[in-house]
Amino acid sequence: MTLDERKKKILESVIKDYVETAEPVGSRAIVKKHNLRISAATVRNEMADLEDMGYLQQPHTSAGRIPSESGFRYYVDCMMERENLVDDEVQLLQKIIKENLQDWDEVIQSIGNFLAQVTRYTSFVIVPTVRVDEFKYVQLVRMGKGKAMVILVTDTGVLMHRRISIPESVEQKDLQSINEVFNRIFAGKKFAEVRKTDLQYLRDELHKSKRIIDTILEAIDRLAESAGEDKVVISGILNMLNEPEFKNLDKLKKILAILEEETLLKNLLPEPSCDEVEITIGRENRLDEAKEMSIVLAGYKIFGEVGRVGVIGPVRMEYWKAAGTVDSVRTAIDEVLKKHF
Amino acid sequence: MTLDERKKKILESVIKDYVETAEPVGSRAIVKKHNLRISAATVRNEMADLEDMGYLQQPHTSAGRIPSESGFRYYVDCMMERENLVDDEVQLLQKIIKENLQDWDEVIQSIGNFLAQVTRYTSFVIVPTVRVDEFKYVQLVRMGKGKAMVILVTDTGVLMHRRISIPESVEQKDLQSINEVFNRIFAGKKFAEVRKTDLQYLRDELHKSKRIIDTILEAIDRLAESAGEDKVVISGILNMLNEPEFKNLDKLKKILAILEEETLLKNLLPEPSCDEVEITIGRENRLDEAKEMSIVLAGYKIFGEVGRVGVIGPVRMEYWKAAGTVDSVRTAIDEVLKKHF
DNA sequence: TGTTAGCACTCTTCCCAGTTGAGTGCTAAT
DNA sequence: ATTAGCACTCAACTGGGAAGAGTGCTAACA
Repeated sequence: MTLDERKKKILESVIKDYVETAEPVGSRAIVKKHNLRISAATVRNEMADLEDMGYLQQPHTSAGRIPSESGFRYYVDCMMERENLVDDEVQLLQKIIKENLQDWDEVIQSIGNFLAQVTRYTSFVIVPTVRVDEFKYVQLVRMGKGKAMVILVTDTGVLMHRRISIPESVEQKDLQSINEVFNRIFAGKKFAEVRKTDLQYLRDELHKSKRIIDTILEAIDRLAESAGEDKVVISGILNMLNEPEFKNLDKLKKILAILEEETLLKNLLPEPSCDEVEITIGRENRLDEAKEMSIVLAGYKIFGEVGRVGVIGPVRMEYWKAAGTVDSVRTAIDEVLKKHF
Repeated sequence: MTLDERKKKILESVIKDYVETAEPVGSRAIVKKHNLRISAATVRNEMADLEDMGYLQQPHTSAGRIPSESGFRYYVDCMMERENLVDDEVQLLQKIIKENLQDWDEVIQSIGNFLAQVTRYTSFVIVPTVRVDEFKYVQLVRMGKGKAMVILVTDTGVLMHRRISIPESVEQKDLQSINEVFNRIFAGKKFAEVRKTDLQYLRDELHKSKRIIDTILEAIDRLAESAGEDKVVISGILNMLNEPEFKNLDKLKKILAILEEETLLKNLLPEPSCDEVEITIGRENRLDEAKEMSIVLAGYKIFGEVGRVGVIGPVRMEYWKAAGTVDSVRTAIDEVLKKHF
């Protein structure tokens, strides 16, 4: 269904005004503010049409109109122009990323903060745990009597560690020799292969008790498994409170529940594509708890997995700004990844 | 100032009822509920006395009484009996800790969750970064052309890493030899000493370019410095929303602002003692934003530093339960630390 | 035929006054 | 010292206008 220019103009006006004020928009207000060359009565007729089409709705007879979710959807799909970051913002983003480059966690955190700050919504960045696929390096470090640490580095540069108990008699140099053998045998192998490797051979070569080798292998195994948890960073929860729709505590609770429970959030988010910004409006969301909020989401590639970044806010959202910002941020993340990994 | 038994009983009744209902407590209600053998009129007289002493206050003339902050303070200091964890809860706590033992971060997170769940307030656990003092082990791992990772292990078992750039010609075996020299020279030394060590000697021994050694040393330096950030884990923010005092969005904002900004929270918390539970009530708090909330806090020792654990909630708090729980949790943390480090 | 002015109508919001009810403080009796 | 009784206070609720924003409809107009 396509709208004529005037209807579009009116729909846009209603959306812009409503997003700004959170109040129903009247015909007079539209004519005045956007100084259209038509009368309020004409606007009223057009608005009645738009209401019939489902793009606008009236909270009650004597109120102005507000955009329906389909209205927002139409606007987003057919009319919206993304509002990209202004120069200052781009520079700020670059600066933030540069300052934290040495630590990936910091980069993520600061990008999240940036996104929340610029959009004034709540931002999230989800970093998939890069599948622990290939063994790069293992290091055993003795940490005092009877304790040691297994440090594992994967080819993707992920660092993992786990404490283990070892017989008290074992010294660092014993560990070092086990270490060397492990690295020789396993370097570059897939983890799956490590698990299948013939351990007898290993034990023979090391002349060590089954016990300690098993402990180490178990630790490695666990580390490889445990890598399943994605990292979720959320910023700007406070911004939610500024939205009048969340004056209602029940709504607020639902949202905070989602934000507090990482799995809920991950379930809620749609699969992102890696070159389009995905917008989900109100009832389009899977979760009942999220039927009153919208999500603007982009995906980014990281070591073959897909990461997600975006903002979450009320249906009455500045989609144009949010989409532009999320897109810019995604690009920035892509660049960091490309340059540094 | 000490109160006679009857006044104490009445103060306690007001506190218990008020904490439960969040409503002012009337004289009749007290007599009924706690079936005292005195009349409502007597209670009224006593309550008037308690008000003169500053322990109770009236929202308005025709309302019941609510405890003032001094009232809570008196109760906490002179009358309160801590309500410790019941068996089920203790077992749950033990189980939670055991399940996550291999990963200190997980332990902290789950202890925080437990604390929030049991008290129904918002919990925090602050883990001071153990001062990076002594060098335990360093490992250089080549991560593809021109890139490497410096992995540092301190004697306290903290693992840190940082990416560096290296000349493309450098291979893993070159790194390995640098590695060995570094470990030989530095093992067991304080970081401060590492910085002062005569580098010329190092370069001579390694026959390597100044460049790569400097890069590595710089990385180590940065790691040693950067360790200054405490880890803060907050759970159960959602619980705040159930407290009627935070229906008021402005109050809620103030609190969330504190909880969202780690430095704010750290400034707010008083220095904990390591064997007493510290209770801060309302206006006793340093920060203006926190004048309407109370904090129950305990300290624990970790590698010579002091960590903090506790809950934060409305002034109308179940101090007895909170103090008991926080204390138990502190003990549990102490035990984990003692047993495993 | 599309547009517009005019007007009656609707519905929320705000304000005001009156009512209710919980709870007090005081007084006088026990 | 304690208590019953009672007048008093004040928040919270209730209902009835009045105000105001905005609509839909009709009739006139270009």
